[in-house]
Amino acid sequence: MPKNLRSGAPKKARWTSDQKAAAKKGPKKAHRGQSAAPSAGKTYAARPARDGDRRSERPERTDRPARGYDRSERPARSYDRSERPARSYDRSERPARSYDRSERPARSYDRDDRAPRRFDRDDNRGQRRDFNRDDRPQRRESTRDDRPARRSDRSENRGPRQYNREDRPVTSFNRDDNRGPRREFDRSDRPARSYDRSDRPARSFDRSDRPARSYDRDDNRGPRREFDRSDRPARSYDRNDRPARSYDRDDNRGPRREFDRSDRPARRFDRDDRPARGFDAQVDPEAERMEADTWVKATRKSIDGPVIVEADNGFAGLGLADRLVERLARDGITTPFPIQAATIPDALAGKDVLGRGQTGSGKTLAFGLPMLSRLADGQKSAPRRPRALVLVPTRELAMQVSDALEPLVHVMGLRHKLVAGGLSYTTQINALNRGVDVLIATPGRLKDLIEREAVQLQAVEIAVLDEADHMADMGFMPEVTAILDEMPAGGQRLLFSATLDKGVDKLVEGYLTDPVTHSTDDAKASVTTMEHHVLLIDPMHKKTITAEVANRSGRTVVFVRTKLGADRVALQLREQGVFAAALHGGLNQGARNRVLGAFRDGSLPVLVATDVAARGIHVDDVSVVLQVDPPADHKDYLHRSGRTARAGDKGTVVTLALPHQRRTMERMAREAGIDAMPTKAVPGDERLAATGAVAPSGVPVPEDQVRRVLEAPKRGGRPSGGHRGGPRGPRQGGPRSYRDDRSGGSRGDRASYSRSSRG
DNA sequence: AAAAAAT
Repeated sequence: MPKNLRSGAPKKARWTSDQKAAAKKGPKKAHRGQSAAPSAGKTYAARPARDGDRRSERPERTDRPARGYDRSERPARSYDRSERPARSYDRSERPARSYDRSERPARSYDRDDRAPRRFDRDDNRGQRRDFNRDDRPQRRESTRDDRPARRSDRSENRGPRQYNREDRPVTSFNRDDNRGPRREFDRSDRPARSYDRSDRPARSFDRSDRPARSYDRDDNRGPRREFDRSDRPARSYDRNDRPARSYDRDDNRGPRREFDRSDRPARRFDRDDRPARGFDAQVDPEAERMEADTWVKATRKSIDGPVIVEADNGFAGLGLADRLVERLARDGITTPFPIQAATIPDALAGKDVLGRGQTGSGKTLAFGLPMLSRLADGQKSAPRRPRALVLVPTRELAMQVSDALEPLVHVMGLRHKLVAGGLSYTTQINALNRGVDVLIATPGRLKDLIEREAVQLQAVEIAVLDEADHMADMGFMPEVTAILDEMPAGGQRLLFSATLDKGVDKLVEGYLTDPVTHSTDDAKASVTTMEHHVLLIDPMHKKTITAEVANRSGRTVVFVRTKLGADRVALQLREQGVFAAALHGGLNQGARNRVLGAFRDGSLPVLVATDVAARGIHVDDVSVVLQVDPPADHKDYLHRSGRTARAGDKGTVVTLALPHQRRTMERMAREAGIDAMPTKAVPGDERLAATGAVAPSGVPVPEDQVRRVLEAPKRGGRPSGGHRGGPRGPRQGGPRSYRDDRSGGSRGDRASYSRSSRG
């Protein structure tokens, strides 16, 4: 039957005569269903004939021809779908639909190739209708005398109206009565899904058969970072201008670490008995070469710092996988930072490590290199079962870590995936299904994916908590412990932060075994290239001074306490002529990416952020950090100020304090280890001028500049409001990243932003 | 207060 339906048979042929007959006999199924329903105890009582039923009272009309609508000739209409043949959704019988437009003739909008339109009625419409009504039968006299008088008196002949619904059948929501059998969702009759790749053709790494790679960064990372460092003074490798190095351990390192491991239980992850993995076949030199660029630029800054170690003490001497060392060497990176030199050997040995190194000192590689080195043991992650997890507090930091590790993951023949909110679920789930060795995640989305069973952590051997003290905060702790509880006990744990303190004790007690602590610094500001000013100001000057400090030629990060504050300060700056934009968790991810991208590429000089940007985020050449609202504590002070003076650069930190905040700021400066007592300041202060600050123009930043830099690119370029006629241009598609850019939607973020900001 | 998931 499906066939004749589709082949364009006339509609009336849908029913065979057998079906008609079947439909006619017996009560409709719907009625059966109703009376059978337990709740439908009442039976359907026929409505008593109403005297007022005028139909029966009126005389038969004779002046009109009988209507040809005698319904008795047709079968009762049945809505019971079970009596009709099942509809077929089997598409296999139809020709595959083609979306390939190349198979169709080009659409023509050229009107010339159509027949001219004809306004000559005769050619296809026949005779014009005649509106002369004289030839119609006379209208009946409108005297009403020939009808019985109308009776409006209800009491006389109709009886009281019944509003008693009980005598009607109860409405049935029972599916059976008119929808037919429930659809079958039993998938057991399908072949099991196979993850066995052996039945697929061998994978080809021949790039020529792949589509050209897209380097369009717009999709979610914003424009490319500017790497022109020509404006900086040449770097000096002259060791004479530095203080002599001390090899006296006693002066700052305490007793030597104990290397006798005989008292420890054997390690769970000893892989020596497994075959070495052959990565050669999978490494694509071409791809590596192309990625080398990106990577050097992304990480060199955090690698070559002021500390130069002798060559044999470089990365090669730390015991890392050759591949990693070679990869680093190819970019001229041979010298580890102190935090890296300190933690890598222990991390490689499989120990749990607590690492504290000042901001911008290369902590990402400190945990990343040994982690990747240890994963290259011939094991392969099963689908949805990553072997390593890096947990970070913000989406931006997660992206940064993912980007920084990517080339290293690649040379090791491993796979990694970023799992964070605001990004597409499907790409993350698909990657997990293919198998991921290293998962870089924010807690919320990871927990979500665990609950959806898109990932499970039972195979995690190495877990890293970046910004560990922050992850141990009240707000994060429940999710973090829930995630750690998913992993097998005894796996390696690496906890890193610039301000690692007793806050992580609960995590250490609950999840670490015999951790080794490496502090290349105390949790105080020991970045010597950083200058601090705490300015005691009058509230009325706050706006002016903020604009003055921000109005400089270099990159400036402005920190505020709240999301609304960030929006407000950014707006006020733009009104005064300083191009600034807000970055906070209330924005959708697309906007967050665009703002940070614009700040990184230099098209946005001033970033006004909440503490979302306080930790870990690396942007080159931020020369001033301005804290319009003081930080909550000395740790936040250190992290915020750590956005400047990275990897040996110079930087200035200016903190504005209102009179009532003076004492708090004094204490905080002490705890943070900076010697900057609050001093009074007014607009025009010379300390501000020293950072390059000048009074702003007062001419608002033009709206279209703001839009050009910060607004999402228009999709397809068509005006909104739908298609207004005329041929549609080719669909532009937009950057492929739209899937990951939820900027247009009404996501929960928005709602929770307005909700939470009121409170 | 902010951050971290949105169905």
